[in-house]
Amino acid sequence: MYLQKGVICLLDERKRKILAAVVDAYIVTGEPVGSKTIASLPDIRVSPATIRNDMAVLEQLGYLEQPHTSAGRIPTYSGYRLYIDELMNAKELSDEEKKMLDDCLDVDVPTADALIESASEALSELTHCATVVKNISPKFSVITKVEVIPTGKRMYVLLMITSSGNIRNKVCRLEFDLTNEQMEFFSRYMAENLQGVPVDELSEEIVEQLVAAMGTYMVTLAPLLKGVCELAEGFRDNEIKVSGEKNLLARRDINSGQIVRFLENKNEVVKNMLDDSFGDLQVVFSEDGGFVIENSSMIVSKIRKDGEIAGTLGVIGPMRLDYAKVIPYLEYLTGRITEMISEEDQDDEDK
Amino acid sequence: MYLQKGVICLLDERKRKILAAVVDAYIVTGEPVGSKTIASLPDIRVSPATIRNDMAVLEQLGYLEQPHTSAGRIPTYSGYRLYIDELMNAKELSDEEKKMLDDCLDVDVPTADALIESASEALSELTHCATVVKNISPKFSVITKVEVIPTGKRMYVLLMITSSGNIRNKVCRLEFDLTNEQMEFFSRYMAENLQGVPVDELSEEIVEQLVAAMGTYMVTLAPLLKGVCELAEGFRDNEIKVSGEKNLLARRDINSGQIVRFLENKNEVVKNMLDDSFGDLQVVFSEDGGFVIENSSMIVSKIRKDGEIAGTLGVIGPMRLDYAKVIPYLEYLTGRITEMISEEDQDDEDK
DNA sequence: TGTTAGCACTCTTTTTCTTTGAGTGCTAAT
DNA sequence: ATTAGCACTCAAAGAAAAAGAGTGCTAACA
Repeated sequence: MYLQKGVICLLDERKRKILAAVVDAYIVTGEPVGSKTIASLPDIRVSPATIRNDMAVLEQLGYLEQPHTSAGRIPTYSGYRLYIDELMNAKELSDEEKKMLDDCLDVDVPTADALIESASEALSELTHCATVVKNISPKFSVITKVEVIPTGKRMYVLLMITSSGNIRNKVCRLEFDLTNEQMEFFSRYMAENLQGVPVDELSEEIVEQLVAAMGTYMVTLAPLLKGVCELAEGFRDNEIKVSGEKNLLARRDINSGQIVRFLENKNEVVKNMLDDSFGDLQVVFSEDGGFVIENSSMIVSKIRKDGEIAGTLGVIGPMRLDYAKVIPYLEYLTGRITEMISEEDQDDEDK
Repeated sequence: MYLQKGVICLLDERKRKILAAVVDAYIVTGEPVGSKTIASLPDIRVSPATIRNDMAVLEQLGYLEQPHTSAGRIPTYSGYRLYIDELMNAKELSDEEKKMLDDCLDVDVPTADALIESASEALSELTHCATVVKNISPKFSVITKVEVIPTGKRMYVLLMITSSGNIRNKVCRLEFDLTNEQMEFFSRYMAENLQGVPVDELSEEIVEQLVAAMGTYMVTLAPLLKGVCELAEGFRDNEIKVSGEKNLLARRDINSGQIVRFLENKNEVVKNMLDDSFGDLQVVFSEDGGFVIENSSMIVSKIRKDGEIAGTLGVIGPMRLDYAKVIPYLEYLTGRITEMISEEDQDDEDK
């Protein structure tokens, strides 16, 4: 700001090294980091005094802060940002690690959703964090089949299957038993009118139109159509899943009251965060707004298929998350999933 | 013990009143209760000194204890037991309360499972505790239908429906596409061999026998049968559900670390507790063994249909739970559910 | 000019000591 | 049998003191 020269000197190699070291240490210990600790690191060859000077500068620039005068420094919001964007050295995954992660993706039916789900569970185990999953956007998820199956007196199971391999069912209780003919009509009618419709677009209005156009079958079959509508809603609502929340509870640096509040309306909260507009991997801090849990961060990575976003996988953890480990994990997993779901297509084309 | 006369005098009316008052007060405040507090209650007409004497006796008998010399008394394990069994005056439900609880049971398809589930959610809201549900025992849950539905290249959805109205599905990926004839055979074969079989009994052995007896269809259809087997397993494993755990987290008197451990293996832990052998309503304390969360209690109530246990509904909360309120709630709900699911049968028979 | 040793200073954390107060148990009186 | 009175106990709250970690600044040094 003050002098052009300054601007360059601020980011000099040593200061970057020191900032990185502070963040590294803080991530491990959770305690404010002092000059002495940094000075004792092998690849820092200056005295604590020098480091103190540099840290003072880093503080002025807003990368570090002191909880109180006589404490060490902790990274600020922008400190973390700089660390993640430029300073941290993301560990290369070893072959064993890759193998372990591959094993996590070994599910019998490798649909995008199943893979993402499986990766999510593995991630929350490995990182001791919560994970968040946004399955394929309902925009891209298309109804492939609607079935009705009798299952008792006046009881019917409605079944909806989507292009993303998702299945949902619902029990309907009707006023009368359906004749075979009615059931056949229903199946045909559904196939003709709903096949290929994105679950997103199946509004109540559309259903009402369909009911109106059913003619004689209207009275008997309307309740079923209502059920279909509810099924589609279910697909929309259940878009986002958070798992491994218990890992957050175990942490002392995260307020458990806030976790409870977060769990109560996680969908609302996370929805904004999983916006499609950003890059393929992004790190969001609670300071970025909307996020309920103080002092937490979320790393989100997208999975694509044919260029379109097929799902999103993320990790929610404390601010002082081991980014250098978690980010490569997340990148590797989403990378593999992306490969696998496009391989799958090739597979089919080969045939 | 020492003198016969003692044994009678120990349970004299006043002492019972005092014990009840101590437990009542402790349940509300969570603080040790002193003689003065008790003396100030309207229907106690003796002095603090007298109460102190009585409390000393109650302590000797093991119903009360002191955290330290100069503190009030808190109930012991057996204190609670006596309170629940004999002393507490369970509140009669008002009409409004009954109506509210009835509303909670207003689901569109009143199967036993759906009702219990719904009651469970309502209960955890109303009591601010966790609730536990054991759905109908797989022993009584019988396979009514197995369907296979094609849903893409070599992809099939298996659907299993049980007598308790439960539905579960699974995607199977086969090596080859099935012919219509194969699918029809499968449906018929399932209907002939599995209809009426309790999900409990569908072991791998049985499936292997079925596969062996399939003749020419063996190779193609074996993977589907394996899927059927897994579905049945799913019914067995998912027997117990705990919900509203977050309510426990909010409580300061329950260790959150223990909650986490409890959630990790809730099924194991709760399974023992929901033993069918006891009476229809039982209260279990963590001291009774097996239960991980210290200082907690669980109230369990059974729902029957035709004399058989059709499900179990319970509340998990702190030791100092408001039993006088929660027990009537639980009893009313399970009572209503029991009525509703037998009504339903009558309904069907009327027709 | 950049680096460093030295030192006074600040502010949290820990420890120790003191005070307070709720509640008891016992004794003697009713 | 009940109760008032009183000495006693012990946790919890508060105050004061000591310890310790880390800083910023100054002055010396290469």
